[in-house]
Amino acid sequence: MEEINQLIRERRRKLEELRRIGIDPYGSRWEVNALAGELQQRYRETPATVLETEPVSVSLAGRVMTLRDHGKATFAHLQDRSGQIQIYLRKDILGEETYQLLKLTDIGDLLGITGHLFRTRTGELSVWVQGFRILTKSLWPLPEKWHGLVDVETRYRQRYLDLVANPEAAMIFTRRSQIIREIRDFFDQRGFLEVETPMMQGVAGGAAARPFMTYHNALGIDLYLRIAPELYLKRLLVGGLDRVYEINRNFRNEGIDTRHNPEFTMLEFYQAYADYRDLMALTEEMVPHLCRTILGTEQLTYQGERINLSPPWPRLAVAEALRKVGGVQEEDLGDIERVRAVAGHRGIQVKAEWGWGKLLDELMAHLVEPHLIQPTFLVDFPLELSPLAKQKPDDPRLAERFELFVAGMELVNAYTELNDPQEQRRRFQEQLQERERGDEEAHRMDEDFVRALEYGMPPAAGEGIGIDRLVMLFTDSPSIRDVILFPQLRPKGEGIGPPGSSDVV
RNA sequence: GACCCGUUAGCUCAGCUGGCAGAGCACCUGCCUUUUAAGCAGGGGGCCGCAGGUUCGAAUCCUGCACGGGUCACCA
Repeated sequence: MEEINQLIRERRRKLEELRRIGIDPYGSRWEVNALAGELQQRYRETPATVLETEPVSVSLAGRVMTLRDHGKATFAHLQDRSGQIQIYLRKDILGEETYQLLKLTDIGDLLGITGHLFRTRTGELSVWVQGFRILTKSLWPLPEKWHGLVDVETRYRQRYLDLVANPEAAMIFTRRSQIIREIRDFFDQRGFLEVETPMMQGVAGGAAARPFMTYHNALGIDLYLRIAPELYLKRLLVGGLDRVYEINRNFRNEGIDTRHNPEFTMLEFYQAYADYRDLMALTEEMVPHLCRTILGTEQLTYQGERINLSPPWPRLAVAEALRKVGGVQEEDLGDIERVRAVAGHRGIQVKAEWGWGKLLDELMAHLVEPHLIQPTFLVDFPLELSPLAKQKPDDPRLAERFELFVAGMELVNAYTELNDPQEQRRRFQEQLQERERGDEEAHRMDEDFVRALEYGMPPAAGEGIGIDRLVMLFTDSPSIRDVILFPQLRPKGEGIGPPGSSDVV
């Protein structure tokens, strides 16, 4: 890249100057014994006089975020993973030669410093620098200090800049990590075993979705990136691992919007000898627990809506929800033609080949789900939409299944697992017919899975939780792209931006 | 896929009904030993997303394309 602007040229000049005087502009280790944010915390109340009489020596490293040259003294702010602290550098302390290095220092450079804490005249906790070294020279100017990085596209494509310039962005990903750690803890304490099952599968099963395809050279076979881990986790139930969970990526070859990224993180867990009611209770316990741990309360605000996660949460049967929330007459729900007519009246487009269950689902999506702001369990879904779920004993058209909605978002999908191999085979065959009728998302037959069921899978219930959406909720993020470090974008420019994270060929 | 909005300096943004490309931050030079959106004086920096068209003249109007955002559709 030869066509560089003056800002880059200037920084390269400084870099060469550093080399010329024998300083490696890409240095090595620095002994760090303090963090900016932790110092701010610990010495928040400590008065200046105490810092004088009992000096605190520190050595830290971080990125220069501001630089104020006052001639024979200079102020700067150093940012590390914990936050920022001001540093104060004086010519009479550092000596002529070292102080001159500041001329070769820019905002964005990484510095290692040693010194002791003091308070400035205005009371800001700062480091009185006794020595410093340029650890890494930065060749590009950082985004502006006041507004930060605003451009959404740049924030996604160059997330590192977002993380450096926008503390809120760093906070979101810190919180994401906390949430996942807390979930692991929750399940570990309840005797669940964390497992990892294949992400490359010969049959992409466990959900209704179109997969990404890939190819294994040595085996000479097509493989699919998984759309769900479900069928493998249930094989583990057969194997006697009665409580398992997995937190990892699923891949679905679908459109991208504020709630969908082609790869997304899912928690799935399975508990033997439980049914979907047990999982509602567990979910009702876990989500408020997470909220308390992360936010310190069971209330949160999402995009201006106050949401109260305190249990218990209402449980609405699908038919009941369509009646109460959707305003649909009960007598219109039982018959496929009348359901179709209702959709027509409400301006909802439907396809001729859709069955009763799919039509109900579509009505739910339009008339009910967007209105479920406070946590609500929708229960008893049409069986035809749930080919892996157990039938409801008292209503053969329904499955023992629930979904949790919060802020109009589907957060959770769970059901009592079907463990009758013959019935499972019959359901798969139905799905195959759907496929033949053109439904590319219908489930595929998985003989190996049916065989596993034939050995005997304990009665069980399983659940999937969309981690990205959960993080959206807990960080008040309007788009799933705000909680995924490198969301999928169209490639742009000549090699600028992150490499495609899902390598679809 | 349809519609709406956006794309101007490294960043954040102005730029009216077409008339020499602007500001703040950042950068460079000088001054400044407790500043903090430091200050003062001076200076440099542009493929106005890309390609066409209209016009004496286009950042500005028109068309197409690219990328991003949003709504809808598709999609659990």
